[in-house]
Amino acid sequence: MELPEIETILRTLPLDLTGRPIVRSVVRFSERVCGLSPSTLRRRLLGAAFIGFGRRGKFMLLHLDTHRTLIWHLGMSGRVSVDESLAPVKHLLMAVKLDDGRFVKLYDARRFGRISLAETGELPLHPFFRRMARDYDDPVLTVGVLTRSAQRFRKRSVKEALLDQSFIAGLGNIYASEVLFEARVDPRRSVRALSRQELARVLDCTRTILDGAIARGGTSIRDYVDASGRRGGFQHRLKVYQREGAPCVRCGDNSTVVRIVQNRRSTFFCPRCQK
DNA sequence: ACACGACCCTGTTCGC
DNA sequence: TGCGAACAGGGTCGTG
Repeated sequence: MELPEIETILRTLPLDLTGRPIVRSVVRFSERVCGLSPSTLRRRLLGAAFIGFGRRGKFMLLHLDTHRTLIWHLGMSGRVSVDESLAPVKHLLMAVKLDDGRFVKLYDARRFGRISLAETGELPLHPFFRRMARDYDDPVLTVGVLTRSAQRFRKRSVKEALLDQSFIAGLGNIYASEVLFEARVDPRRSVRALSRQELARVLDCTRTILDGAIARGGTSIRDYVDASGRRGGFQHRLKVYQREGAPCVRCGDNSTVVRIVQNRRSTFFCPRCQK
């Protein structure tokens, strides 16, 4: 799940989850809980009520009226749903039961997700966020900031840098390829060798692509659905991701999309128009 | 401080 | 059809 999918899940949560005390919670894989024990987590949730929901990078923030925040990371395969029942229990990672009987549930087939709880006022200090860059849409994140940040990478490619959450928070493997295609930058180039103008294009395109993906409800390549069970629509707008061998939408029949592997992850790009 | 590899998991698809 | 390999929206840890 990348930032647009998390944002869409937040926007599709029922509005009336707030203000209802938590009467019970379930954690099924204790090794997924970070920084406190599952029993401490469950004890601190008991009696608290959600007051609102937010996001930092790809992390969901579920704010409580106890000045604490429940943090969910969905990993690759996380899914959130709200139901009257705990079932099905397969792949269930965590559930919170409200006093009206509803369960707010986090499913995670691959168990790459993470859970934590923090004092709301101390969220920036939490290990999840301490080294995280600004979010993609934070006005404080300027070309100057990005240019300076790029210099610390000795030999990282721009594609690898875009996946690093200490560079820009929110991009993942799908949108990194899409951003570089839009910015016409070759994903193999060293990030520190990019000109200020090129980094400006990368930043602009990051904002355009992620905003566009949010507007479409995220990307459902495989099985991603939002909190109401609906698929996203941005998969129809992807220009290079998983389009290996297809003609480049800019170059036409003059060039085809290529797939390479960087840091063990697929990258898709057009070698003709991305310089 | 950063580069690099290993590792954490399950499910689906692909090639023989 | 069976079966192993490859791959999948992510991140952390240890080593050098």
